[in-house]
Amino acid sequence: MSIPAQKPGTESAMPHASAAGLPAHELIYRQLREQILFGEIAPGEAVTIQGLCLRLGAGMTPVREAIRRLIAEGALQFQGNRRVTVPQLQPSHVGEIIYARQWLESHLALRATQNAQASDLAQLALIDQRLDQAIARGELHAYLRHNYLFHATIYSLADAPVLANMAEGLWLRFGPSLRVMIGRIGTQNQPDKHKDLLACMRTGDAEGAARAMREDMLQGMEQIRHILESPGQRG
Amino acid sequence: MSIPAQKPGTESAMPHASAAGLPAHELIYRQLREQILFGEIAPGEAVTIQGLCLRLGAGMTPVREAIRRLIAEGALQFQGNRRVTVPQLQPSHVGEIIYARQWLESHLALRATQNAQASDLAQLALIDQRLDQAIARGELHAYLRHNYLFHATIYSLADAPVLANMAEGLWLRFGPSLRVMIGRIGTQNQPDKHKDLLACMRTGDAEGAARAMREDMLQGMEQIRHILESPGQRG
DNA sequence: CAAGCAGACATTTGATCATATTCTTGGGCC
DNA sequence: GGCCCAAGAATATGATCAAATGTCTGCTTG
Repeated sequence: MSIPAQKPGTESAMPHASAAGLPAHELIYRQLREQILFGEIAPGEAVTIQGLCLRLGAGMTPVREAIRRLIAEGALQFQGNRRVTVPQLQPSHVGEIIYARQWLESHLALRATQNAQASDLAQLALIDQRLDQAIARGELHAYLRHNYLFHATIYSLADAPVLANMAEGLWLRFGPSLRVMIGRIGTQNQPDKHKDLLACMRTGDAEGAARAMREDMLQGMEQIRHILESPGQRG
Repeated sequence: MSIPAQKPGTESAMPHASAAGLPAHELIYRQLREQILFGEIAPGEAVTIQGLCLRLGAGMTPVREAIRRLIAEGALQFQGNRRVTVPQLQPSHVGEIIYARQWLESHLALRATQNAQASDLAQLALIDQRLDQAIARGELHAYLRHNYLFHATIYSLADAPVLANMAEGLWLRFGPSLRVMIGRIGTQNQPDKHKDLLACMRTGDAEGAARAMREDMLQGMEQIRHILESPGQRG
């Protein structure tokens, strides 16, 4: 009865195929969300309805719905006069996001530790391994994707849908700028606390996991803050 | 402020003219949001697109957009198939909301205290006074509205748009159940900490304001939790 | 005579609606 | 009891209207 696993393979460009059995507005929403989250649409760039209709080969209604949804989530910004853009992360917002993620991420990591099974830990370790590969090879897109996937997996383990939803919403706000940042200073200079986090999760040290997650988050966000406050940004 | 009085009388004469210069989807969104927030649409109740089109005298497209937006904010729930309902607050979600509001509300109150001018404090006192009137008279709707307004005013004073947005999103989740609760135990039994909070804000005691806000929130939310866990009827 | 500004025009884009199509569901029939 | 069919509701399309932006021209001024 629920949605069956959709595995069409090529999720990027699909003219007008409801290939997955999912409604068009849902597919468009996911495509747009990914493109924003991983910085394929640069911060500051305008998003036009008709442009998306052409690019995705879809009708206006599903595109409009996807855009409204993303505006509600903060991934897009309603620019007053009917204009919609990918928002530029304000330096002042970074402080708010750091404050919120401090509580959210650490708590989610704590709960995830309490719930995690061995298979979940293996899954996380696998993602982290691929993340390390992406870092070593300097693959920007793979880095962003696996880094997000690592956190998102922990959210889902935490069994806290409301908090997880809030955390995912925050990713949509700083994700685009993350790409700008990593693109500037490189994947190599991205130390993370994932190994510490996984070690704590394996031993069931929930408090330690929360602490590691908090430090991991802080490292990344402080870099974003620093980049944003330095002169000259461009998406 | 005003009651969402839907006045379908003259809009058919003016095909594309929005009553207030705002787009129709925005107006519909606000109306629906209010009705959900203050429990005029009961939790568990189904929301149909065509029903809303008839009730609001609007076309399908703006109604669809408003619904998508509210789903994204958690105010409505996509029921797997094409059904949309007002979600019933799960007891397990209450814990998450309490956790989130604990740090959101207290921090917002702290920042609001730092930013508040004398006129802002007068405004808050006025709202609180009207709230007391509503309590004394047992006016349910006015109570809910002014209680929300009190908190929302503090959010806007905090000058923290991201955190304020998160806090408003949480209201959409527990607001409907708040109505059920107050409707059951009455407005009289609703002690709040607004007086303490205002006193702290007047003296610039930001930490005290944060504490008072936290206690105010906890009182209300624990009542909700208690009601939801008791053998409840009717969402 | 050149440069700058103002106003109107044209183009692009958003907002809305009416309608066709698809899917879910509930009831009737075998 | 299971299957088929019809009704109703959601999804999606394209057309149409309205608004805003950008441009171009012509006038004024230094």
